[in-house]
Amino acid sequence: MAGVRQFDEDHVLEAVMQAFWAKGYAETTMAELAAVAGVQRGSLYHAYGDKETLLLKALDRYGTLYGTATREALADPDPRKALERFFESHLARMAALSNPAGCLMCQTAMECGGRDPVPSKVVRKQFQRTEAALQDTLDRAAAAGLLAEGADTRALARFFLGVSRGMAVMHRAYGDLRAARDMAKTALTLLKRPAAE
Amino acid sequence: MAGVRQFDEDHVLEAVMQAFWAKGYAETTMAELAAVAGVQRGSLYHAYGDKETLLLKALDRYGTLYGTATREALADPDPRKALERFFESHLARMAALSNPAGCLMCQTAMECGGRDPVPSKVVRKQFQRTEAALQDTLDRAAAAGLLAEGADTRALARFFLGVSRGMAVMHRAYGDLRAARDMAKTALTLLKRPAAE
DNA sequence: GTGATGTTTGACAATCATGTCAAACATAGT
DNA sequence: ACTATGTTTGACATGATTGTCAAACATCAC
Repeated sequence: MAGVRQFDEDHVLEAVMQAFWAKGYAETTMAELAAVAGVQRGSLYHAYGDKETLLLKALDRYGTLYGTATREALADPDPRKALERFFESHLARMAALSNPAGCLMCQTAMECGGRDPVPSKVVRKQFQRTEAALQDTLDRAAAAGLLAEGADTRALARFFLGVSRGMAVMHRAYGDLRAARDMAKTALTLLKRPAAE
Repeated sequence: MAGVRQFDEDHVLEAVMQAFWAKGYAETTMAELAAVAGVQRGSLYHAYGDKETLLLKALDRYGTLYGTATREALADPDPRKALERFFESHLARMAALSNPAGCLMCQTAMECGGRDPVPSKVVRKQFQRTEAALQDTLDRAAAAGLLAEGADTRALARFFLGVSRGMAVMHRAYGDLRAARDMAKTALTLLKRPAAE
């Protein structure tokens, strides 16, 4: 086949992801996306169809880049360390100066939650995957005696997920990581000290 | 003076607030605002100037309606009860079927955080006021022996605020309150049982 | 009633955004 | 080289949105 794509898709999708992340879906225009991606507007339409598809691509990329790292952190064999690394993975993403503040998933959840079911569903799926990974880790933590007797690991998984979501809001609202760090540190105090007993 | 306003400002601002809350700032048009408010578009422009001013009015109303209730809950003389009521005030707002899911402040923080400094500052101020009220309550909790020795009440205040923010994200993303309830319940386990000692 | 005052109304201008398209183009395979 | 194939490009059509304005209007004070 001839007639070959001139742009680097990875570069384009990175730029698109960053743009949506920085300004939100509605406020980002196709013209801006084309500009930051360094391609013509028509090329984006030709390659991806419409703006919403581009958001889905951006969400996909975001999930691959960051969601995967987060769930890998949770797979650490030491459950305490896994949860520490869970929060660290979020903090590292937010601390990167080249990234916009907050979290694209959270922003999309808020922006599209009451309106656009397609991206909302993608975000929900992503949240649920992380929730499941968290519950797995917490089950291991329970087995290791890090949790109170009879702890509800499902509820705790939702809690840890929700805390990470709150961290993103605080980062975006305050523009710094202090509150987010405090949240992570505090959430981890729910684990029993290993020296106990 | 003659030439008197024909519409009920309270009714209009309530409708505007709900509309921004449901769909976000960018996706809500002046035409929609006028429609739900039951007034002419021109009347909104005449009375408020522009769309952003209307958002500020909506944020103000939201803060008065809900932020105040939240901080009143925190003023409960019993610090444990105060924190329980803090979360209940959020849950009650989210449980109201006539309200959109989530939280207007959080959504505005996410949507305008990287872009529009004026509403962002309003949201930050509101967060900081609640954070201060939380710290007050937590200082009382520390005095009552509900916290671990030498607990950082500033960090804890940010934590509780952030958890409430995460609850809003989870509500908006999942469309139900289960995760939010789990988060509130779990956060409260940070307080020592009073029977201890 | 009458006049002064501020409000409502619908039309208007200007801008901007999305999505489409045909023509020009670049590349791979023969 | 030539051709088939898919891409890029800029122009275009369409519709939506913001904000403005002058004229019609309603109300209060006298």
